[in-house]
Formats: sequence, structure tokens, C-alpha cells
Amino acid sequence: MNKPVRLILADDHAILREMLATRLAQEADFEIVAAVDTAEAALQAARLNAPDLVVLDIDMPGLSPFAAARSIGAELPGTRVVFLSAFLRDGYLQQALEVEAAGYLVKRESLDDIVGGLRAAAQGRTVFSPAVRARMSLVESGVELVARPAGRLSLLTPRELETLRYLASGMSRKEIARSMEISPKTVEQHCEHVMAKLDIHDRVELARFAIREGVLEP
Amino acid sequence: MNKPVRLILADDHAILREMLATRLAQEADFEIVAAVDTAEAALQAARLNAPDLVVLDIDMPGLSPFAAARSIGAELPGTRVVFLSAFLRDGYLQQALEVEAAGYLVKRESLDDIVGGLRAAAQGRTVFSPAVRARMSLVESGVELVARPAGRLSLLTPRELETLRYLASGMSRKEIARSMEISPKTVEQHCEHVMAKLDIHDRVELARFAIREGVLEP
DNA sequence: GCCCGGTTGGGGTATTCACCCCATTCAATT
DNA sequence: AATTGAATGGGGTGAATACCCCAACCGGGC
Repeated sequence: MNKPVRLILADDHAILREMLATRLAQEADFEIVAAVDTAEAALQAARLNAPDLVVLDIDMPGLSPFAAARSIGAELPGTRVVFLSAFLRDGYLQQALEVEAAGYLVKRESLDDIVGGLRAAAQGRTVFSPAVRARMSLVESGVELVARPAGRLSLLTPRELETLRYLASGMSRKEIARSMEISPKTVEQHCEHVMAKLDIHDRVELARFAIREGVLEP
Repeated sequence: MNKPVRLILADDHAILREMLATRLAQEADFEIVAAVDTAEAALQAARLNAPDLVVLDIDMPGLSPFAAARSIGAELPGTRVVFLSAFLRDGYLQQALEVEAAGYLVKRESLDDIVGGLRAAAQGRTVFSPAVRARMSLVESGVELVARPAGRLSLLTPRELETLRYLASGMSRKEIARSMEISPKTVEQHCEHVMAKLDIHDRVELARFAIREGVLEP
């Protein structure tokens, strides 16, 4: 009989956290050493317990789960991190790859698949949900997915960022041109650069990106 | 011994849905008649089974859970609806009150509290998470929430609201048509009605409106 | 019965958008 | 001096959008 996988579970949704902890505790090869509701608490618990696996929900307030994962990776060589999120976002995926996560699972996945994924991750494999893998192959076949530490916003030049704000606020190119005192054609040029750099192909996605990044109020 | 509470569970996160179904099935007084991943499927299942309780996650793609709740309320007098969401938003709360929901629980609540809340809702009580109640008293001590004049969202028909969610998520009319299984022309028609009713004239403003109103994630 | 709103479709048009091509200027680096 | 990147412009194309017209069906209410 192998030693059980000692794991820490971090999710701010108590209902999910408690149920998943209960479920994993029923598995003979899992041992929950902590179940917490912030990335910071997960980091502290990891330092104390040096677990085999840390499961981090991405959508938690407070300390960035990616920052916590980076610290864990630096301080605890024997501890692997698997991300769990309700959403599949390029920004999440990029950061997960950047911190060399052991996996990225989405919550629409079935329970058995997730438990199986965690088991595989504990055994040293790198696990991604099918939807995540699909997104990865799409991206690498098109534009390269190069890790950018400061977020994709830093790819933009000042003028492009300014254009993004106007674009995401819903203005037409003509209106933006008047506001920026340049030609509509130049606005269009900036617009194309922004979209290419962010791998976004329509204005609605652009607006949602801007809102998520905090450069624009909803 | 009372008859068990027959309930339908709708959440697009399979992991949450399956675990909660398992947990409720262990309770002697609950009986799961369906566990689905869209509001539409929940509505159909409710029509077939006339359950005592329908638990609807709010953050699901497709048919608005509030529209589904309205239909259930109109067609099935004996069926009560409890909303479950990761987020507490005024827009959600307002719509939940509008459709006379039996409750609004947030996922940061502990499992026992949520199970207890569902039990209380099945017994006829109206249940709100503590955070939701706090928000309600805050709001009603200031401005009226329910009688808010800015309920422009209520101007939309169910089908228009559903279209709005797709529109604001960035999909083209063709894609929406496929998702809704209607002609692109009808999507366009709904789109025009939505824009006219909301006095909005482009998709970016539509997306920001949807995000502000809580019908869509950023 | 009759009307009306909701839903479903189609036609047409002008505008805008996304995406390619291209050139020029200018400052900063190499 | 040469090059690179940013910013400024223009042309053109195909698709999507916003907005107008119209009709049919159906269900509920007056």
C-alpha cells in the first residue's frame, strides 16, 4: 500500500471546499491536511505541512493564487500545485504555465475526472481538462503563448492602451479619432495592433478584457 | 416520517453539482429527481416532475435562471425556487426578489448551512444567506431596491433576455442562432428589440450594461 | 370573436468592423 | 550610419452590424 497523497485544498466557496474535502477523505489514497479559503492561508499551511499536492481555486480574493504557487514552487520542491477554476481564460492558463503548475482543471469537469486528475497530478503527471488542452493546442497552432509576467496589458504601447480605453467604452472609430485628435485610420491601426497583441477579435471581448483588467469601469 | 423533498439541481459546474447531489441524496428527507447543467434543462425537468424545490445556480450560460424561475412560478404553483450563486450582486438580488424566489444562497456559505437552507425553503420559509440579508437591510434603509425605477432589464421578454446574454458574451448572430436553434434573422430581431428597449446602440454598451446588471460575468 | 404581444422569419441598405496591403516621419538604439 | 519600433496616415475587401420595412403564427386577454 502506497503512502496517501497529503493535500491542501483552497477554495473560497465553502460548499465546494467542504464537499470536495469530504469526498477526497473517502478515497483511501488521499489525506486532507488543510482546507482553507484563501491563497495566503494555503501558502502558510503548505509551509507548515509540506504536502504532496496543493489544490488552488483561481477565483479567490486576496493574495493571487499564482503568486502563492510561485512561492510554493520556490520553497517546497516536493509540493505540486494544481489549479482549479470555474473559468477557462487565456490569462489564467498563461500564468498557470508560467508558475509550472501540475495542472489546470475547470469546474465544469465531472467529479470523477477531477479526483482522477488530482491523483494523476500527485503521481507526477501534468493534468489539464480537455477544454484547457483544446485551448492550448489552438493557441500554439496560431499565436504563440509566451509567458508575460506583468500581464498582457504590458504588451501595449501607451497610445494603444489609450485607444483600448476608448474602444472598450463603446465609441466608434470616428469618435475616438476626434477625441484623440488623429485620423480614423490611425485609430483603426491601433485597434488592430491591440487586438493582435491580446488575441482578441471583436470589441465585446475587448470590453470585457478591459473591465477584467481594471482599465475601465463596467 | 414526512415525505422527502423532491428537488432538481441545476449548476453548470459538474463537480459542484455531482457532489451536492450526492450529499443531498444521503439526507433522508431529500430526493434528487434531476441534476442538470442549464436553466433550460432545469425548466424542462421541472415540467416533467413537478418537484418541491428547484435549486438554480445563477451563473450559467444560456437561458436566464431568472426567466426559468418565472416560468416555474407561473406553471408550477407547488414548486419553489432557490437561487445559488458564487456572487452577491444587487442585480441578482433584485431579480431574485422580482421572481419571488424562495431564497438566495451564496457559495461561500458552509455546506451545512446550505443544506439547512434548502430544507427550510422546502418547508415554505424564505431563506437568504447572512451576507444577502445584510445587503438587503443596507439597501432598504437607503433606497428602495425592489421598486427601483431603473429595472430596465424587466422590460425584456424571456427570449430577449436570453439573446442579450449571448450578445453581450461576444458571439456573432450566426453563433447565437446555432445556440438558440433559431434563424440568424430572428436573433437580429431580438437584438433590435433589446437595443431599442434599453436605448443602446452598439454591442459594447450592451455588454457593459449586462455586466453592470449582473446578467453576465466580466 | 377580436386584438395584441411574443416569437419566428425574410428583404434591403448604409454603416461599421476586422483584417490585409502599403508609406512616411521621428526618436531611440545599435 | 543603419535599424528598429512607435505613431501617423491611406486603400481595399469581405463580413458583421444597426436599422428600417414586411409577414405569419400563436396564445392570452378584452
